[in-house]
Amino acid sequence: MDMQSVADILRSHGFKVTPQRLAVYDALQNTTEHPNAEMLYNMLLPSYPAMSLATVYKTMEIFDQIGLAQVLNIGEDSYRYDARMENHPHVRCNTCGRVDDIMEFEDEAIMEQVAKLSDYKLTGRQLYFYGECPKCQGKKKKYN
Amino acid sequence: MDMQSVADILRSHGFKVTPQRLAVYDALQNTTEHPNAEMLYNMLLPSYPAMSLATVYKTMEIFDQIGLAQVLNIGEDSYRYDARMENHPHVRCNTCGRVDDIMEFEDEAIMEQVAKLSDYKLTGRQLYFYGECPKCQGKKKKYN
DNA sequence: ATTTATGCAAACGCTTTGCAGTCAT
DNA sequence: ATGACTGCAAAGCGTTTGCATAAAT
Repeated sequence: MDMQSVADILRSHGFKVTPQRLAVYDALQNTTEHPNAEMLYNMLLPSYPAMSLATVYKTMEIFDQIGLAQVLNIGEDSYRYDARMENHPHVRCNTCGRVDDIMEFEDEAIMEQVAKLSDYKLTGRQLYFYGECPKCQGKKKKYN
Repeated sequence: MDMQSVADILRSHGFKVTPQRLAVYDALQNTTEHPNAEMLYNMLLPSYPAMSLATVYKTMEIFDQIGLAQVLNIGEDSYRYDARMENHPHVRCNTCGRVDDIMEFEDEAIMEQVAKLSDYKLTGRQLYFYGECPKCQGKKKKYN
């Protein structure tokens, strides 16, 4: 079965289904900007004026735990979240700070190579790349 | 010229050469455990009883800035530091928490692939792998 | 003699926690 | 009815900052 709703997944893990949790998931899934807790909070405030930052954090911890979201550590001072669960690399623009997914990347060969070099039994990875995004490259030519 | 000492490098960037800075660099270079600030502080305390955590942080910021060390964000609650400046991946053991270098890894092909997929002009990367180290794999067989 | 660094303690910023009231089941 | 969740405020914790003293140039 693959067509489980967020509500089903929450329930099947013994968590209750609340409007806040559904809203957080909805917000996260409908953005590509890899928001941190505060960005999520601000996105939700208009429709949930009573929303609290603590609830966002608690919700994201659950989502991480039950596989509804992953946590990114891109070297900023706060965590970012991503609802795309296929493991994939991320690129961060050093100029504007945006973070993009790299979805088509094939990393089996890398995992094998690293497993061999390290003798670890690997279970996961986080690949972060840094540089300048297309938009900021353009700006540089015009204004710098 | 390639045989610059830490003292030379500090001076050439306008920083003063102090016993604390030399000691921090020495400690960092003579360990493979990728210490965080507190670990460094504790390593130095015996020989520098007056050492302060703030000095470790300030020193590491300078080292990062002038290329004497790099900062790692492995998904823990604190930063770790590495004096090996060639860019290389890291593996963290989920069981014992140790962090190892992967030195022989060739990542040019990956950088090219990611640059092509993302349209970013890449300047850096951080590759983190997670799993179980050889030692902990052994333990598991014996005790679990 | 100047200028920068150290070390302490206080401040910071993100995240977590405690708890009374509220909601999902 | 019960147990879990929310939201507020307070606490936590790694890191940074301010400042007086000390050390490097």
